[in-house]
Amino acid sequence: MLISVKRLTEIMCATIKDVAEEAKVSIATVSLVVNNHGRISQETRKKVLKAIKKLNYLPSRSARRLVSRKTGNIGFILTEEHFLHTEPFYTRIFLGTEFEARAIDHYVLLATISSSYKKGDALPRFISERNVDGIIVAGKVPDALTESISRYKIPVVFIDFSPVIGDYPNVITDNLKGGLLATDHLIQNGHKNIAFVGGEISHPSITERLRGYKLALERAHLNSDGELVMTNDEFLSRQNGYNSAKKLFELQKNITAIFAANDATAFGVMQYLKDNNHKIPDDVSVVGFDDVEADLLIDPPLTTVKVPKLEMGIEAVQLLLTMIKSSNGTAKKIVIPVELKVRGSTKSIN
Amino acid sequence: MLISVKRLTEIMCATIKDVAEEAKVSIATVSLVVNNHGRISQETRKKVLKAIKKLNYLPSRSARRLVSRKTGNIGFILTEEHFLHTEPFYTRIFLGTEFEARAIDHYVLLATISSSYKKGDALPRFISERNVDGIIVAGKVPDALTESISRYKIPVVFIDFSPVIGDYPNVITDNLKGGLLATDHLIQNGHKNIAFVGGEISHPSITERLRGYKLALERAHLNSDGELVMTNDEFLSRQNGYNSAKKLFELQKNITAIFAANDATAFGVMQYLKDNNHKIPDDVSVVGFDDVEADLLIDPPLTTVKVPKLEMGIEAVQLLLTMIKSSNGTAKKIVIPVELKVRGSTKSIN
DNA sequence: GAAAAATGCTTAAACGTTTAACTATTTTGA
DNA sequence: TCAAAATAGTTAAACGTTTAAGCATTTTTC
Repeated sequence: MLISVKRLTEIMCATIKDVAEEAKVSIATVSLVVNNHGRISQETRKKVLKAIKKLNYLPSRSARRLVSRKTGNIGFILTEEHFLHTEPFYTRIFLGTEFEARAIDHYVLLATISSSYKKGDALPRFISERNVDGIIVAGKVPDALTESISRYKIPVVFIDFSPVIGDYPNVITDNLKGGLLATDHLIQNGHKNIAFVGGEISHPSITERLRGYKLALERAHLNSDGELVMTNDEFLSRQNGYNSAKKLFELQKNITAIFAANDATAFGVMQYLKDNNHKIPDDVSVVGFDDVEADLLIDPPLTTVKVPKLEMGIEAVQLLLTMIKSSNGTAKKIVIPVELKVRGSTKSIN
Repeated sequence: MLISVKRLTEIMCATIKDVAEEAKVSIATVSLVVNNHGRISQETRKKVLKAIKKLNYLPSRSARRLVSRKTGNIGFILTEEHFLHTEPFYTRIFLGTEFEARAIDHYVLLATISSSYKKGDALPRFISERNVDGIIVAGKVPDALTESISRYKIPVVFIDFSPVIGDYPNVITDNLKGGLLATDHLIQNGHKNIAFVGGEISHPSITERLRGYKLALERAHLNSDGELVMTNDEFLSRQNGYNSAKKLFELQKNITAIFAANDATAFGVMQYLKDNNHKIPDDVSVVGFDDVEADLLIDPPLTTVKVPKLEMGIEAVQLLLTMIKSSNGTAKKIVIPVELKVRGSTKSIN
């Protein structure tokens, strides 16, 4: 009589069948133990767990997916520009999603798309191949992308962005509050001529930050008619901040404080100020937004509105998971609170 | 008589069975057509392809993987520090792997590990769960990680790093050549007191760059005994470059050119020079290494050694794939050529 | 003390592919 | 002319799980 014995080398993985044999139970029992389903006696459970440990068993993802019709993957979409962005903003958000995905035993598939995505362009493969259970879109993306994605009936959560058309679940920062905090801080420090500098003005987040700025000025009965507002719709970059500051100072000389729409812009503004012999914060105070921690050699350290980036990623994954589970279409929105980090770039002039 | 008809909604995916029914062939035939195997007549092939198109069929990855015992995934490991790094160096390499992986119909799973990984720490999940067919490790990682990974018999390719112990396949830049190019450029421009500034000196790539620097000096019969070499083993950062430049200039006043071990370091050096009223390139020329294209507002633009980052990622994936296919253990090494990009930060003093 | 309910485990089908082995037909070769 | 070879397709097992349904036991209920 010939018995075929499967030799388990270190390279091969033990299967549920091996565990069942080892524990002398059926494979169904093993499955029930592994998934904490069904009614299994303490005794049997122990036997099975022991066998699992002995054989170093791990369930096969492929097999699980095949039967559960879930992939266990989450797609993360980012424009290439944002991914390669100098300041680690979206990369930190990604790290947050990675972190939370691990906790719920999922994988995050990262895909970048062109910032100039237009109708008909190829979507990330994981969508057409249905290799994800849900999608996270971080940062501003073209409407065409949103439209293309929504044709596939896959749950989507947006982070730090909300498409203008349609109603989607998203996780955003409290931009209005941030704008208020930043501007109030400057007002409380005696500043009266406070400028706003920013790009991507069509981005809802930036609009909100500007709204916070204006609201704070109004409340303080300061001039808020916008003559100190220097905006455009270009990418929020250092270069952009530099150029905007230049324009601003060529028009207005008596500015004592600047609220920049984000840190990158603020760094550009600071560079302009340094190059033109305005001392920070003695001559001009600068406030940013985002709080991108990095080796940027910024002097003085920037007062800014801290955005909890990791947390945003975590929240997005949690939100997405409930959507995947319930296939609930209600567009829940999560607003993450912000806080002001006062550092060396602002100063009281009272 | 009751016929159960599977209704294909837009949400459900057509399976190979649906295609087979539509084309009135067996599912094996469909599989053979899809995979270009076997002997199938033109006629049948056409029928099948038509049905595939009509039903918008895409093979299920889960099912494929289950039977092929391959995951179709590639793991990409990076230290958290490198991932969040200001200059988009490793992120660009990642993009290269993503690009090539797409071409060979694979997915890249990104995982970050702590820079202080030590024996016993958890490896990225995709390893223990065997959710990848091969692994790419980018940048310098602790030896403990290399050791832990190699216990799993999974193909590994290193990018921009080569573990000291063991013999692994890798893709590296021609660092020696780069060091030579950079230093020769300065020598040809009449510089005699050329300093080398860099961190991570235990990193083989940096050692090679330094070797290139020394070799070039020797060839030109210039002093190469190392008194103008300022190195440490800390992370290559702006801050590091700034501090090193400071130390250097406190000791030596007549330096006219600096070769920095990478661009980040060079930016730090430039910042120090600016802060201390050394004009670039009039007083001091600066050369970097890497060529990280980004919105960094660097003035003047940095002369540097260009490293083809995307290409490195591409090469690594190709190398990894041949290893996966052949399970060939020979540690192939690929050296990517570099070129000097002359920009505004260097000047002839002849 | 018998019917009903609870407990503990097993059987077997299903998920969607790939592929070795097989069958049936047509073509080739001497 | 007929065996051998080539061609074109099919059958069925296998991959490793999950889970509904089923089947013995044992316990509860009245």
